[in-house]
Amino acid sequence: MPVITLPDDSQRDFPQSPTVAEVAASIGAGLAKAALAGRVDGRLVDTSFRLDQDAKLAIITDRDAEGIEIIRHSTAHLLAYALKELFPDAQVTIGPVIDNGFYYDFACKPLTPEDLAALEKRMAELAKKDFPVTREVWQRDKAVEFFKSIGEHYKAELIAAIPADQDVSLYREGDFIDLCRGPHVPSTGKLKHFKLMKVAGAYWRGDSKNAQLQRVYGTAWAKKEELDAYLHMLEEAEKRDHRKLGRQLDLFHLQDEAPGLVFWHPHGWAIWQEIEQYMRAVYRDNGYLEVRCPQILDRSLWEKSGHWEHYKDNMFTTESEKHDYAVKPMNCPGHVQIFNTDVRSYRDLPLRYGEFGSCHRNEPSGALHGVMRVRGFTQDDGHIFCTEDQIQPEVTAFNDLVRKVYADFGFTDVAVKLALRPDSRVGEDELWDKAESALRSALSASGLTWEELPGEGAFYGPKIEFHIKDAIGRSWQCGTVQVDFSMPQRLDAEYVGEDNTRHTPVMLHRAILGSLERFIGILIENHAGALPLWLAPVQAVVMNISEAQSDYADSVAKMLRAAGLRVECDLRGEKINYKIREHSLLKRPYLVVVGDKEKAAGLVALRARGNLDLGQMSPDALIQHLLQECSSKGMAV
RNA sequence: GCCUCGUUAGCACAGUUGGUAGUGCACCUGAUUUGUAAUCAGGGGGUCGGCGGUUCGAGUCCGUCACGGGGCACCA
Repeated sequence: MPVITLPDDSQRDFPQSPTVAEVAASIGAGLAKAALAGRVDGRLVDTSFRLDQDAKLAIITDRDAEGIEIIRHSTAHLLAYALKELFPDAQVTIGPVIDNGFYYDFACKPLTPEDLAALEKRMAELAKKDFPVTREVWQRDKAVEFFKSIGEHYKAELIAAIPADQDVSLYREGDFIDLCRGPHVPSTGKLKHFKLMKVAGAYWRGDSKNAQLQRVYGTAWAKKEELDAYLHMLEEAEKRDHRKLGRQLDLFHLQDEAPGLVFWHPHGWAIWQEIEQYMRAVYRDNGYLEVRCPQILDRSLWEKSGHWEHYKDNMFTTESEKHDYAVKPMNCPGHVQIFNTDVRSYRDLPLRYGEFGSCHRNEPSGALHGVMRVRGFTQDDGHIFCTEDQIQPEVTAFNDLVRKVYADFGFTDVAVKLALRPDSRVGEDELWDKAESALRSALSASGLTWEELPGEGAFYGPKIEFHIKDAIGRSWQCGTVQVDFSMPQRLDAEYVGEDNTRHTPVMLHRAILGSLERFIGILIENHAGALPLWLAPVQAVVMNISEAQSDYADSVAKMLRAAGLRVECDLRGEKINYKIREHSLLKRPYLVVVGDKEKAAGLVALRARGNLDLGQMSPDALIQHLLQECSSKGMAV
C-alpha cells in the first residue's frame, strides 16, 4: 500500500498501486486534466506510470519548465507522425528539444514551405483526434528488427547502439510508433500551440561526411499568449537586423567583390571611432601598452607558432620573391615578437600588450553573416605575459574590467562560462590542473557564478567566456580570457626569474568586445539602431523653420561642434514636419529646432528621440545637457 | 563547403493560365518659406542576376553558373 508524498509534504495512502494520473485525479479534477507527466523521486515519468512503492511525487503541468519541455518533445513526435502520414517513404531519425522549441531530422525528399504548411495542418488534425500516447517496453534486438522491417534504418541504427541487454521504450500514438526515452504527454490533445518555423539541411549524426537530412524546426508553447509573444520577439529581431539598419542608417555596406569584408561609411565609422577611443582609454587606464604589428608575416613564423599546421585552411596566403607569407589570422605571434626584442626580468611581469588588431580569416562562405561573421575584422586584443602565480590576480582584475566595460555599453546581464581541457591538447595534466584551478579561484574571487563546459577549452589552455544578453533576450559571446602555456614556448619567449635563470612566461589571451565589427552589429541590434548619445553617429540635428533663421541655425551647429559634438545642420527649404520625420526615422537622439522666436531670444527648442519635447534652452545649456549625457553613457530609451 | 529558398529601378515590393514591365519611397526640376513625424506639380531611371534551351513569342517554363537569405558543418 504505497504512501505518496507530494511536494507540500502532504502524504496520501492508496489501497493499491496508483498511476501518476490517478494520484493527480485524487487531488483534483483540474490537476488531473492538466497533468502532463510526473516526477517520481526526481525521475520524470509518464502519467501512466504506476507507483508500486512509497515515493515522492510531483505532478508536472505546463506551468513547470519540464512540462514545456515535454510538450515540445511530444510535438516533435507529432511532427514525425504527420510527416510519415504525408510522406510514407520518409525515415525518421532524431527529434530533440531545443531553446523555444524542437526540431526533427528526416531522411526524405527536400521539403518546401508548402510541405511545412501541410505538415502543420496535419499535426493540428492529429492533435485534435486526441490519440492516447502509450509507452511500450521492447527487447532491444526485437526493436532493431522491427524498425528494420518497416524500413526505418536510421532508427534501427540508433537502437543498435544501445547495449544489447537493455530494454528500450517505444511510444505509440495512433498509427505512429517511435523509439523514445520519454516521457510524453498522455495524449496528443495536449499539444495545441505550435508552429513549424523552417526547414533546413542537417547532417546525419552532425557530420558533414554523412548523408544530408531534412531538418524541420518548430516552436511549441503551453499557452497561446506565449507562442504569440515568441513570434513577436522574432519579428522584433527581424526589425532589428543590423544588415537592414546598416543600410537604412547608412552605416556600412558589403558587396560581392569583397565577401565578408566591410565598407564602413562615415556614420558607421563614427560609431567605430567612438568605441575604439573608449577602448584605447581602457587599455591605458588598466596597464596595457598599445602596440601595432604587421599584417603579413613569413611562413616560417607561422610554422613555428603551429598555425601553418593547424590553421592553414583559414589563412590567406601570398607569395613574393619565392617566400610564402600569410595575412595574420591572430595577433598573438606578433605580440610575442615584441616581447622577445628585449631581455625581460620577472620585474617586468606582468607585461600587457593591447592592439586593435586587424585580422583576416578565410571563413567558409556559408558562415558569413553581415558584420557579425566576417573574413576581415578587428579585435580589441590583448596579451598578458606573466608568471603562473600571476594568472589568478590578472584574471580576477580582467573579470572586473570586462563587466565594467559591458555596463558602460548597457549590458548588465553577463553569463560566465569556463571551458575546460579538451581531449586533444598540449601540456601536462599538472599544468591544466593548475590553470583550471587558477581560473576557478579567479572567478570566485570576482564573486561570479559560472557554468563549466568540459572539453570545450582551446588546445593550449582553458578559457573563460563572457556572454552578454541583449534587449530581446539573445545571448552573444564577446569577451574571453584564455591561458596559454604553449605558444610562448614555441616562439621562444623567456624572462629571467628571481633565481637568475630563464623561464617561459605564461601568456593570457584576452578580449573584451571580441571583434569590433561584431560588437557594433550587436549594439545596432540591441538598440534597434537608436544608439545611446555617446555612440550615436549624429548626436543632434539643427534645423531651421524657414530661411530667415539659417544663419542662426548654422551658428548654433558650429557652437555644438566646437564642444566636440557630432552635429548636422538641415537648412533645406522643407517644412519642419518633413525634417522632423526624416531625422526621427534616422533615429537621431536630439533635434534642435530654431525659428524666429528662438532666434530673437538666442535660444533653441529641443526635441529628444521618442517624441519628447524638452522646451527651450540656451545653446550653452544644450551643450551642458548633451555632454553630461555623453559622459554618463546614458542609455537610449 | 553541403541542403534549401531566393535574385524585377538606389530601397521596399507587385507582376494573374507565357503576349516585349508597374506601385510606393528615394532622386532630378519648378513652385512653395513653412512651428515639431510626409507641400504640390512635373521629370528621369530597369539587357527583369549571367549564359544557354523550349516557344511564333520568356520577367513568367527548363537547364546551368554567380551571388544572397535561412539552416547544417565550421568558429584557433
